[in-house]
Amino acid sequence: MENENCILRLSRYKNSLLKLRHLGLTRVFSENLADAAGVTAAQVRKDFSILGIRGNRRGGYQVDQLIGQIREILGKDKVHNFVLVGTGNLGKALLRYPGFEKSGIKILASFDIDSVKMEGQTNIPILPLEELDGYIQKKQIQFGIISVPDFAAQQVCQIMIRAGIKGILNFAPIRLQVPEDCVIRNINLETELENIIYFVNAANKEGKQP
Amino acid sequence: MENENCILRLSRYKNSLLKLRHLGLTRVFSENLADAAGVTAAQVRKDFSILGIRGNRRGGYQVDQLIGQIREILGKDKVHNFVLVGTGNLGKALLRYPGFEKSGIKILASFDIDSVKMEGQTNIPILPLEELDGYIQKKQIQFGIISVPDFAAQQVCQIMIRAGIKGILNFAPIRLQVPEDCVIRNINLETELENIIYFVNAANKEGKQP
DNA sequence: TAGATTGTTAATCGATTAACAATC
DNA sequence: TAGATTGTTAATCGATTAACAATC
Repeated sequence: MENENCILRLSRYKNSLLKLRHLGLTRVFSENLADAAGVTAAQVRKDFSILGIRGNRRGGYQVDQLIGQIREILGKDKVHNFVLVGTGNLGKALLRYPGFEKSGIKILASFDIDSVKMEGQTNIPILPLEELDGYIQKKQIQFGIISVPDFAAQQVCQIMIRAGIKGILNFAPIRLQVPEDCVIRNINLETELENIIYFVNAANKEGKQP
Repeated sequence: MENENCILRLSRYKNSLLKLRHLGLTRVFSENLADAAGVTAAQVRKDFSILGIRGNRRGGYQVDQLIGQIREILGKDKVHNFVLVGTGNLGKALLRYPGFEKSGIKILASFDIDSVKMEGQTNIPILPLEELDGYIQKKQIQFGIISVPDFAAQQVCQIMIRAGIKGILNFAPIRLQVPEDCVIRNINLETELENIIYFVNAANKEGKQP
């Protein structure tokens, strides 16, 4: 019943609610929250309905309580352990990204073929790729981030899957083959930029010949 | 008529076609391409129909020609100039990302409040934020990347818009306010990870109580 | 020509929006 | 109670898929 968009919106509701709480609000109506999150009020109520979140028929929703419920649904009441493979430019940036730790996302270790690429820059160890499989199994890790070059991504993915990873965030610009019990999300920077470029160019052309 | 998903798929078709060409194919049918890109054959034909790409009713599509047409639609026959604002971990990684240059995406300059953050590491200059507005206007740049912390993002966005930027890739975890003639795409790492975590946890629960 | 594949129209599916009865 | 807002059902909208006539 819950679709992907619904859960993506849930993250947005959470962020908007944190902002509204910071502004001093203790209650919101679906209308307020919708405005803050940039969706319709019907969408908010529908999403909450799907997820079993309910408010008060005249009082709307208590901000604190609502944040708590959403956090629980998103699993933010627990810390989730990750491995990261590929400590190039992007991988390094992710290792140093301060937003993860406070958000319950903990990268326990990173891996690279060239494990001496960067030492001591963070307190997250960089281990040789051969240890990836054993590490995941030993620590029972379920989540992985792939930031290796495209030609290496599928192989890394296979190691992860075999070792028990169930969710992968993939930055390599290829479509990874995964069994259906593995959740995957792709971030393809080039595709994102191509999309922006297309629509800006399209608008340019439209403007010129109305 | 062309919707966002259609254009995102177009990038995928392009990538798949490059792979197929590398494998030695000179022609494809909608069926082949669909398989390679992970969509249905009807989807491929529909997308091509929308975009005015046409093949041969028995011979399918010529790979080279098709790649050429898609590249042109995506504007990949030209170089597009960008500015990047925010040279923290992520910004630095993007500046060093080798994939952009070969893909017609050229970051001309980067900006930061602290412009001495990193010198000489790439050949892309890092300039003080005060020069952003003038630089964009002087060079007539249409595209920007925002990789500053959330509290600074809206302000940077406003400078970009005022100076003439029409397309923005935003990594800051907030919803930027932009006029409707400005194209924006957001990449929110935390949201992506939350999504993965949610669906893996959901699958875990399902498995335990069938 | 006969057969295969496109290009397009119609059918289906799913997600969003609107409407309104339930109820605080 | 009267009024306002939720929660849910029905209507709408748009995107994907299926089907098939056109045609190479």
